[in-house]
Order: sequence, then C-alpha cells, then structure tokens
Amino acid sequence: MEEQYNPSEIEAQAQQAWEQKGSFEVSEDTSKEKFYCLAMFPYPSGKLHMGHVRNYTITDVISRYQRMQGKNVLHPMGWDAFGLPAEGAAIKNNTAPAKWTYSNVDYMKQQLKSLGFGFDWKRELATCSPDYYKWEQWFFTRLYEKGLVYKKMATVNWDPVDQTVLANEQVIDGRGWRSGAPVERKELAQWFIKITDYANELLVSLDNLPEWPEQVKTMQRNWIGKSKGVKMTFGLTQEVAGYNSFDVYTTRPDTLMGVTYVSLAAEHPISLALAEDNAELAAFIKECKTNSVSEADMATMDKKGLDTGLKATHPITGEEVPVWIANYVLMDYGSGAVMAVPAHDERDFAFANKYDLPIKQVIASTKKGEDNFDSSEWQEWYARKSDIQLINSGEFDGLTFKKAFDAIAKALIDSGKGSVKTNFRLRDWGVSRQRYWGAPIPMLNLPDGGEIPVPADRLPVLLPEDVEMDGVHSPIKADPEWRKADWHSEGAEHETDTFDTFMESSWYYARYTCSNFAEGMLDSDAANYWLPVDQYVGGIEHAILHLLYARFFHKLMRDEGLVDSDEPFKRLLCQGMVLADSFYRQNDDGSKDWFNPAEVTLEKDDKGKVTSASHPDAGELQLGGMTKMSKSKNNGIDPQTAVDEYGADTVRLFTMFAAPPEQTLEWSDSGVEGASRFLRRLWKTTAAHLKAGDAGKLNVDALNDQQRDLRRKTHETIAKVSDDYGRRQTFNTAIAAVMELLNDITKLADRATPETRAVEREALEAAALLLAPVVPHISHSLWQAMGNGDNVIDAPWPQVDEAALVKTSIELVVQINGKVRAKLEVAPDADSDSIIEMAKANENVQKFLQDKEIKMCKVIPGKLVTFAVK
RNA sequence: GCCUCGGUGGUGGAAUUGGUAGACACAGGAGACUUAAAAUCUCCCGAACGCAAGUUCGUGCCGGUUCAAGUCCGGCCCGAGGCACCA
Repeated sequence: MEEQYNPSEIEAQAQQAWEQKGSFEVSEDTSKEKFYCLAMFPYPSGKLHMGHVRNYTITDVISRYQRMQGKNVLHPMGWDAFGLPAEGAAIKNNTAPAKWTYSNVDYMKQQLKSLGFGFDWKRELATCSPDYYKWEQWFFTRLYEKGLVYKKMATVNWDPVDQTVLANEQVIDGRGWRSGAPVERKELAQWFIKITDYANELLVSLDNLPEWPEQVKTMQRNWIGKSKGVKMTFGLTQEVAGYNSFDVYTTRPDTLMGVTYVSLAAEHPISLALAEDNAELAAFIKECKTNSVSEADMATMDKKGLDTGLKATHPITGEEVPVWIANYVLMDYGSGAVMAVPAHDERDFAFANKYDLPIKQVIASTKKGEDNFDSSEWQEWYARKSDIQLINSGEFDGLTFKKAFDAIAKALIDSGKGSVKTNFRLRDWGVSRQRYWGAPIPMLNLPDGGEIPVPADRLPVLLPEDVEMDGVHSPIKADPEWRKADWHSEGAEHETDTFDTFMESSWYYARYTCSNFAEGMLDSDAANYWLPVDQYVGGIEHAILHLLYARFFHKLMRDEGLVDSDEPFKRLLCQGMVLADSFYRQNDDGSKDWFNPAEVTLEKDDKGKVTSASHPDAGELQLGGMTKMSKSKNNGIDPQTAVDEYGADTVRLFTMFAAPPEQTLEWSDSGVEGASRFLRRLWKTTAAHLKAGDAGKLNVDALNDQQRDLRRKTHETIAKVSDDYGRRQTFNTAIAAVMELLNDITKLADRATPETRAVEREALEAAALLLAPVVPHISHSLWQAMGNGDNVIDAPWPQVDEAALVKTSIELVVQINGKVRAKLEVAPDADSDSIIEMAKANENVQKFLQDKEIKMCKVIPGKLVTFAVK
C-alpha cells in the first residue's frame, strides 16, 4: 500500500471500477428487497452548486448504505430542463435555449461523475425531450376528457411596454425587470387542473405519511386550509348589472351581527358595472390593477377602499350596510366579496378605523380582566373563538362560538339565505405559461371559441428547438405558421402557451422506473415494482408547491390505472441551504460591490474571531455575514475548485460532517482542510498497521483490558453509525463516531503483537466499511489494501457483536437538588441500596447532605443517583 | 401580513425518551521534531473566583412546572424558508 494518500489517483481507479462493472445499473429483481432513493433533479443552470453537491451526497450515502444492507437500490438522475433562465441565457449568449440547456447538461453530468455519485445513468432523462413531454401532453388530454381540466380568466403580471407577461420574479419593486415600466394586472384565458377536487384526499392522506417531517405536513395542511364556514347571500337595495344580491363566505358566522359594511373586489362584476358611470370608482379600480398579484405583497400593502354608495341588506336583520370596494379583496378566491366585522377581525378593524366606519362589538371575553372593549386599540381576544360569548346579538346573546355558529347557520338556512360549506384555501392549479421554453399545451382553440384536445396520434406537439429569441416574444407565438392546425379544421389553432414546469417535476420520479418505455407514459410492471420512492431528498424550499403537485399527480396517475400506490414518497428528508461568508465594499452612492470569499484575505483577533477583511484590488471590505450562496452576493463557492484541490471524498465528507442534513450548512475552507486531514490520518494509520506485520487471528477470550476497550469501542461505533445512517439520518454524528474510533485506534499505538494487530484490524475494517457510504473512493482502496476483495460496495454491512459491548463497570453521577456533586464507578448489576450507600459515603456528597433533611432519594438505572434535600 | 422552522463556547456543531451542557471538529495558545518552513505529533482551550480540591454563573430574553429544563408550558425578541408565474 502507498504511504501517501493520493485522492486523484484512487478516485479515478474506484470510479473506473464502478463504471466497468456497471455497479449502479439496476433492474426489477424480485428476489431482492427494493429500495428507491431519489434526489430532486437539478435545473441545468450551467454548473453544479454546493446545494446540488449536498443533495446528491445525502442520497448517495443513503443509497450506498441500503445497498450494503443487501437491497436492490435504484438511484437515478435526470434534468429538470425546461424553465425561465434558459430564455434569458439564450438571449444574452445569442444562442437557443435548447442548445444552452444541452451543453449545461453535458458539463454538469461530468461534474456529477467526478464526485463519485452512484447513479444509474441508463435511466437518465431530460424533461425537454419529446419522449418525455409527449406523455405529459397525453396525460393532460386524458385529464381534460375526465373533466379535470378547464379554461378560465386569471390574473397575470403584464409589462405594458414589452407587451409581455412577467413572472413574479421578474417584477422588481412593481416594475418590469427589463423595461422598468410599472407592471399592470391583466386577465388572460388560462388552463387549470382541478386540484381542488383532490383537496380532501391530499389533506387526509398526509396522516399516512409517518416518515415525513411533521413540519412539512403541517405546512401542507395549512396550505390546503380546510375550513368550515357559512356561505350566505346579502341583498342589494337596487339592481346593478342584473345583480339583486351577492354571496359571501365566512368562517365566523358567530360574528354576523357585527357586520357594519361589506367589501367587493375591484374586478367584481358589480364593481365594474358601477364604474361605468362613476369616474372616481373607475380611477380607484384602475389603481387596484397596479397591485402585484403575489400574496405577500397583497398582505403588506396599504389597505385602501372606496364607498360605492350602494347599500346591502343584512341576511338576518335586514339592516342596510354600506358596500365598499377594497384593494385587498381578491376576485380569484371565494366569491370576490367579503363581509366585514371590524370589531372581531384585525384587518377589518384597521380598515374601519381608517375610513371611520362603525365598529360594533358582538363578542365578549369570559376571562377576567378582558372586559374593556376599546374600538381604537386592537386586542388579541377580539378575534378569539374560545372563552367568549355573544352580546349585542339579540336572540343569540350568551352563546359560545360553537353554539352561535350552529344557531346562526340554522337561521340562515331556514330563511333560505345561506348554507354550511366546507372551504379550502387551496386554489386550482393554473398551468398556462406564456413562455417559449416549456412543453406546449396540447389543445386546439377553435374559431367559434371552442376547444379540443390534440388527439393521441398527433402527439407530441413538438416545440421547435432551433429558434431565435428576441427577448420579448415567445418564438412559437411570434411564428404565424406554428399554431396552424388545418389538419383539424379551417381556422383551428394550437395553443401557444406552454406548461408550468411544475408539471414535468410532478411525475419524473415515476418515469425513472421505465425512462425508455415507448408504448406509454409508464410501464406499470416497472412502476409498481419500484414505487413508491422509499427515500426522497431535496431542499426545504420545495416543502409545499412541488411536493403537493407531485402527490396530486400520483393520485391522478393512480386513478388512470398507471400506478397502484396512493402516495409517491414514503420517507422525506428536507435538506437545509448552503451558506457562505459574504464581503462587500460600500460605494459612495450607497450601492455595494460584492467580492467572492475565495479572493478575500481575513484578519483575526487572538481568539480567532474575524476582525477585518481585504481584497487585493479593492482594499478594506465590510463583512456581510453568513448568507445563502447566491449570485447577488457573489459568495458562491465552486465545488469543482474544492474537488480539484482536495478530491471528491474530502468535499463529500465535509458537507456531511459540518451540519445535520436538515440544517443550513456553513461553508468553511478550514473545515474542508480538517476533513482532508482526517482522511490522510485514516490512510496513514492503515498503512502503518499493514506495515507492522500480519494481523493474528482474533481470539476474543484472550484479550487484555486495553484490547477489550478498543474492541468495545469498535462495536459501539458500528451500533451508533448504523442507527445514525438508517433511523436518525444524522450523518454528522455518524462521522464524529468514526473519528472517535480512529482516535482510540491511534492511542492504542502498540502494534507489537499479532493479538493487538488483530483487534486493530477489526477496528480499521469497521472504519472503512462504516465510512464507505460517505467517502466511497478511499474506502474502496483501504478495503482492497486490507485484502478484502475488490469492492467494498459489495461487502455486507458490519454486524454488532453484543458480547463485545459488555462493560465491567459503569459511571453514575450523584445529583443533589439537580446539581452534580460526585461521580461513582459501580458494577453494572449493583442494586439501588448499595448504590445509595456508596453515594452517601462520598466525601463531597456528605458535605452537601450534612445538616440537611433528605426528602427524596432514588436511582435512575444506568444514569444517576438523585437526592432532594432541604 | 400569514404559515413553518430555528437561536447552545471564539466558530460549525453534540447532548436520541426531562437526567453529567459543550462529544467530534475548526480557529487559537503552548511545546516537540526540523538549519528553516510546511506537514506531523503532544498538551491546554465557556466565564468568574481559587494554589488546589472545588464553588458560582452559563444553552436569545422574561416568567412558570419539576428532585432535575438546552429539552416541557406561557409571553416576547431576532433570524431563515414558503406565500401559488424562480426552480
């Protein structure tokens, strides 16, 4: 064995061995237990970033661990290849999105290979390939035929200068990113899939996912937002545009007697009709149209409104209340109208105070000290559902929330003015995008306004790849020929919108099971062998949208008879982001220039804390702190640089060691050096061990104390690491445990006898096996050097020898009033009484028990003895 | 604004079911080896007091439950992720 650890050499050797044997290519083998391990596939943005490295290292560790458990492991990789950045890059580089994307795929694939990830490349797929999106188009037409697809008007961000639709990301401070023009809201006809038909199942089946993080399930539950409420009708005192009334929905019918006004959305048909002969209203509605469509902006903007002069009649009292138009009421959800109860809704409260509208208290707290209702200052209990009762509500006075809900709902039902209704916050999925680089929506728009799906034998509707981007218009929209569908009928036209890219990422996990299948969307035999995915890993930022859409698609595919499971992902791990230090120079005009950490020199104080930073050209810099690696802060660390310098194993080891997978990971150059140092030490220790002579046969009955201690440590480490990989998924503590083992091996140091070398050999082999999932290349070499066959990846996982774990004595602590006062060495089978006697005999314990009354004393087995004294 | 998560030494983190706070690393300090440097090895390393034994304080802030709280409960502060057209 070479004395020096040479990562570039051994990594090339190991990768070549895997490649030659096709080690990671798998097929449906019913003789073995299957394990499908999946990482969220990357968008081919140009080169790998640290987030990718972290993601794929995690799935590679899990895959290799499961493989060593003897399972048939599928670990595929592919490309989420459609998307907005390709269009921008194509314009900038004067190329086509397809060409740019394919060249990124080639480069990133080489990078993934250099990191030693064990992917089954035979199953690679790219979502921009017609072989892939053909089936997505086919599936969409099936959904249409089942009545799960419809077209309706929906709001988009409109750039009035470029005459184009903008993504939320392209709207910066209310203006288009390219033109700088104030963005407007615009209504366009768009395609929707009825995810709301599945809202209840998507909610309920979360309970069947015990291996998902609680946090993610809670976020999804809140997003779906099931609520029980009442839908009711307010009358109008005069007819407007054919309307004599309008509907509102509320989850708080108990506060109905406190309604002092109602609000309509700006786009509500009544609002639009009124605006026709009211210039002030028309101007207000126009102003509402400049608001962003994003919910975060809606919630934080100034709440504004205008009195229409119209009156509505209260469904129970018949009282007249004013009708307002408010900028925070959305036409897209509910009925586009809301009832306002300023006394018991915080937003209505602020609005009423701003416009001097009446505030009528109708619930009172039953808790002491909460009896002052002050209409100028909001208090938490005003909107509470518990410990309250109704007041000022006539016959409903004195009722609690639940009783009031039922009584008022009944009154509305009896008078034919309302009904109890379950509502979901979840809205139908709008899948239309007005962009080019996506899968064309396979629909024909007919001259009479009708629509038909493109028949299966005409699929795929191909997206041309050899195009020129003008920076504004989609090439398929700009081309008058592309849309023509005269094969159907005169004047029939292809839809020129493309699918939301969430469509592609909603079913790729299923396609991996049969990515070359040409006869259909899925080969059910393969899909049902592999699915569901046993372990899914990806960024926490996908906790809601992507995971919800994928769960929805899985149920759609089930109902189409393509798969027989109910959920796509059995176990989920959401990894944290990767952060790095950031440094900037403050310019006179207030702007900041950001400098890459790789080019910055740091100065530290005597405690090692960074005090200042400087750049060879820019001089003194400000510290921007640890932030998410991003282009805007110029603090991305290129994984390739680190791989070239230290090797893939070091980069993999550092990313797994520096933090547990769900937490943010802070990149640190010295931490990377530390990881490299550990691998060199492991290599050197193994080389020295082999040089010292043959290992004897391990005779467990003839070991001295020192040898027995190391052997116990070896087996404790096997137990801990197995649990950390398999159950806890805390790879950082697994690595720490192997580091401890290596520290103990080095302390043993004496290799004079074959017996000692036998114990050391067992420890070193365990270390190589336990680390194999994280640092597969060095483990591959060490395993071979210790004479254990060619491939550590084919070795079985080490087993714990329970007999080696037995201890001759254990340490207990003595606590007095919760404070540690002494430590005791006792036999593992010592009884409570003798332990207490030993504790009382301890000098320091006596000091604290002296002149005190012992109120309580007990032994927590294996841990401590505790006294409570007074 | 709403939903979710987090906050522990100089730093990243450990403490798995309420039971020894700081494992394992990084940085720093002292020393050994070396002509020298790098590399490597050994020791120290939360704060205060103390020669030491040890004592007190200490897990964002305020309060509570308990023999015992980083962990449980209530209230706050700060940071991060998501908010439906970034992926």
